[in-house]
Amino acid sequence: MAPVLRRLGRFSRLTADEFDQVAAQVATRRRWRAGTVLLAEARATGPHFVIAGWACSQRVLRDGRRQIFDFVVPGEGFGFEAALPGSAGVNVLALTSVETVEAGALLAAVRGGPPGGLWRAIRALRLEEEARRMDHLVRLGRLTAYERAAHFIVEMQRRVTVPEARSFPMPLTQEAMADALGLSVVHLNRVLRQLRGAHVAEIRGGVATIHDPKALAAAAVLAPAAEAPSGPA
Amino acid sequence: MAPVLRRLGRFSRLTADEFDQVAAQVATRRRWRAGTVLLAEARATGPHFVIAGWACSQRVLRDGRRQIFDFVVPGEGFGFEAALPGSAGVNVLALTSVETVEAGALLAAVRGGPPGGLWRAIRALRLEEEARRMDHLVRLGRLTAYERAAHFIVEMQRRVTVPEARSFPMPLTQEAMADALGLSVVHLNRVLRQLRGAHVAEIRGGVATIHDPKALAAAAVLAPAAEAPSGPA
DNA sequence: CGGTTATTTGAAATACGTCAATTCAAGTGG
DNA sequence: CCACTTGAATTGACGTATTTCAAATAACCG
Repeated sequence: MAPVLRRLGRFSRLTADEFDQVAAQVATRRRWRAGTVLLAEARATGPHFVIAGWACSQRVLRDGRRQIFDFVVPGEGFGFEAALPGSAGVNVLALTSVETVEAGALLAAVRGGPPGGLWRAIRALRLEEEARRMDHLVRLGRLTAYERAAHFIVEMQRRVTVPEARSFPMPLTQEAMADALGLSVVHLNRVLRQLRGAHVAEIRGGVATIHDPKALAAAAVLAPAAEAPSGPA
Repeated sequence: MAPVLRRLGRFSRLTADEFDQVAAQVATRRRWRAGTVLLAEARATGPHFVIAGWACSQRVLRDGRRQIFDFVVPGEGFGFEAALPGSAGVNVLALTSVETVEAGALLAAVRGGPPGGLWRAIRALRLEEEARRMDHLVRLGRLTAYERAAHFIVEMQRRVTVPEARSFPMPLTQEAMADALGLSVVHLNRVLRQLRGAHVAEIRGGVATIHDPKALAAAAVLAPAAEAPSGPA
């Protein structure tokens, strides 16, 4: 449960009770193999946290084209907004082998009780997801391929590492990244080579490494979606 | 208030009380001229319904590039999710002269009371917006310019007309459409000419006309975001 | 080790963007 | 009613980013 507690702890300090409450969910741990559809219209799995492995939410068109909406990294969850995945052809797919725990009990507890630290943390997690989606729209609509790749790496650094580390796991195939960034695999590959050649950043063997943070940030154009502001509800 | 009542009425039948409650908001009517920023970090206008004119939510980059996230047509609203516009550089801009009424009182009433017809309608409006955003991501990431334009026209038909009409108002400049669809104005113009030349659809003098619904739907690839499914909360 | 899947590279096609100019539409003031 | 202006739509020519096709490694896995 460590990844979940770390991720939630970014937004809000949890009380000891809340901490235990989250940790207790480890009893619902489940393992899925890569390629499994975790959530779809037919398969109405409830809300889950991912504690190991990577997943994505996506839509596949009839002709095979695919758009990845977002990735789910350890500590993050899916299926929180009752309406979205499942409907509108959106589904959640395990990209690596994945371990999850159920989040339904926590969500219910948080909804019933008074707004506490856990409430704020879960809310912030969802707001961050929303903000990320806005970034994603700008990325797809207005950034060049090079800028998209740079921005993507910066975004992932913020999500996966805390505090920010130069090197972090990135177990995605180039095909998955390309389908997220709206590019062809071939072109993404070339763009990654450019980033590598310029000693800005590289992705190799499931690990991303940032060599030149300043240059990378400059290429990313946008500041990546930060933690959502903690304004009133 | 007619546009708002029509739009809400698509999702759920309102009681006479609810109907009056919505209609009463006409007292808060306000007029804005084209180009006004209705919502931003600095200007914290509350939630509003638009009863006349068109607006958009957007983000402008330092170098002038712009991405439009969504349009707001009469009957729809903005500023509902307390967190988003305002933060993350998102703002809401009046594209034509616009008339609004306040939605804060309605939202508060709906939140306090039991889930009624109005509650469902407002919720559905927001879910539809979410679903539309997913479509938008696919459009930007995976559709060609021709497909994007076709899909956009179909989407607007569903939003603006009820029941579906062949002809409907579309007071957007090609620049605004291009900034929504992630295209240059020049290229959008050419694509619209293609659609016109093929007798599929055309946009002229602030009015969109669909000549060949079947061909247009085929070109759109995606079925446009329908009313969100009315599943449980 | 053999078989499969992912990455990488080259060459050619194409979709889309930029630049620059022209036309068109809609005022506005004389 | 007619210049004159202004902003939007349209078009041509050209450059470039990105895709597609095809093939060759390279990494992974049982």
